[in-house]
Amino acid sequence: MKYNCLIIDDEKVLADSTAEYFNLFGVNTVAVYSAEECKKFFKDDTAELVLLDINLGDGSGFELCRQLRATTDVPILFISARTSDDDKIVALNIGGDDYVQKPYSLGVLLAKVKAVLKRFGQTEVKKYSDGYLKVDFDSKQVTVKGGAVKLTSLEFRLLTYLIENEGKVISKKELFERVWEDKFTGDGTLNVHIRRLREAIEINPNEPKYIITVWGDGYKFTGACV
Amino acid sequence: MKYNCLIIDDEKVLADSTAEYFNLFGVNTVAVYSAEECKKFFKDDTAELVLLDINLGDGSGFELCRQLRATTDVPILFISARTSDDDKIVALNIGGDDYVQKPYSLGVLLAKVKAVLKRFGQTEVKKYSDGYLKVDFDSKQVTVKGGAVKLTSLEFRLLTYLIENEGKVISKKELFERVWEDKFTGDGTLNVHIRRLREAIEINPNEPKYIITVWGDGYKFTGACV
DNA sequence: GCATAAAAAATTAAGAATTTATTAAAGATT
DNA sequence: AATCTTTAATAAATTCTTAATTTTTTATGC
Repeated sequence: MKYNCLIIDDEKVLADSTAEYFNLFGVNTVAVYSAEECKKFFKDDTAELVLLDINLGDGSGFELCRQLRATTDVPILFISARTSDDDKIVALNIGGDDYVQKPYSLGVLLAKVKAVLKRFGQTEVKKYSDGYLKVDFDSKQVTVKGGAVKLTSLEFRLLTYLIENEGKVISKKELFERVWEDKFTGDGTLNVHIRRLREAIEINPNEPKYIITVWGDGYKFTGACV
Repeated sequence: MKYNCLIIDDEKVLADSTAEYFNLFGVNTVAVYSAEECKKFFKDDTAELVLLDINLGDGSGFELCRQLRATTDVPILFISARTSDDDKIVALNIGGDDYVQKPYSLGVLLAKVKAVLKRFGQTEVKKYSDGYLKVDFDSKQVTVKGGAVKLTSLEFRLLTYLIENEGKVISKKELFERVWEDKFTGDGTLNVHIRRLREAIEINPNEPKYIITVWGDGYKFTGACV
């Protein structure tokens, strides 16, 4: 399921009341209380915006942000009671989009969240589609010639990353960083997954038109091939 | 001209020093001191990001924001000494993207500005192009007279390095350092690759116009040869 | 200037090396 | 138990380098 907003804060009461307030005003929000829960959340669900506390019970919000950034481009707003300028600068440098000081006004925070949603909601591409292949990134559904195709979650992430960078050559290194989240498992693994993806979506897997091998460099997705 | 950032603030000293600070750190910035000047600015120039003070000598920043929003989608960050939550909410509701409290820390503001630029900054497409030869460095695609040309990854790296140093003579030593990453494999190897590149991209490989031999020194790429 | 020698670069084809594809099966996860 | 991911071994394809030869350029002496 796709939420508007995910809040990650180990202060449960605050997180819950903020979520409740947001939901009341039409921003579909869910709150979790640890980095662990956050990662679990992103396994099946997505959010258009993340509110992230820097101090988490099970780790630093900075570290979590870095990990999220490996796989998603979702806007991340840091929340923290820390007042140091250094913290703010670090937060923005590692990929955070904004920094909100605790204690915050619910009204101001909501306005800010809505502003971000307004801007990012529209630009976000949620689907790939041509006459032959359709990929819905929200529902994670892939269709070939109108028929549903079943992809594993890894295959779907791989395809998603390639489509997001349509036309651009992506190195194996980058794929391992972004799709496997730095867990390098050997080139053979990648070969196998590329093969399966091709079997799933290509008209003729032996003559791929979508997922092109760029010898010595990597792979690239070439869209609108039909 | 396209600037990274436009600052509108009637406190001239603050606006100027902020602009100076930004320019120092690579954010190409210009400061103006009134709504009038701002409108004049947008007649000929553009900016990727606007920092807008709410209190302007000749009018409200809110009003200016509304007017700007009529014609442009540029991210607008409000700056103000006002602390009221209502102001912040209004600012965000009328199309502002963020609200920065005065007095601000230059370091934090710069980090925030850079974060916004990173996200919204037009991602420039890296390409070489003249009437005859086109090279797209993202898709690693090379076109000659409109027809796709196939280069190996080493050939492409070699061509890229030469084009990056267009007009400059590159020694063989440098080529081995940069393209072969210090793995010296003998001058013959380089000869062969230059030959193949020429066969791929030159109108007449025996009379190269792009990849010029500089006797005793190396090679150079001469662009716009058509 | 011109012939000649020496050095640098170009050409060519072949095989060595590297990269990717394919398949099946073992290992993990849910 | 069923599904997904990784490993491993082999095959296939592509690319890179080598080396032998030829051509071009520069330098030298007459």
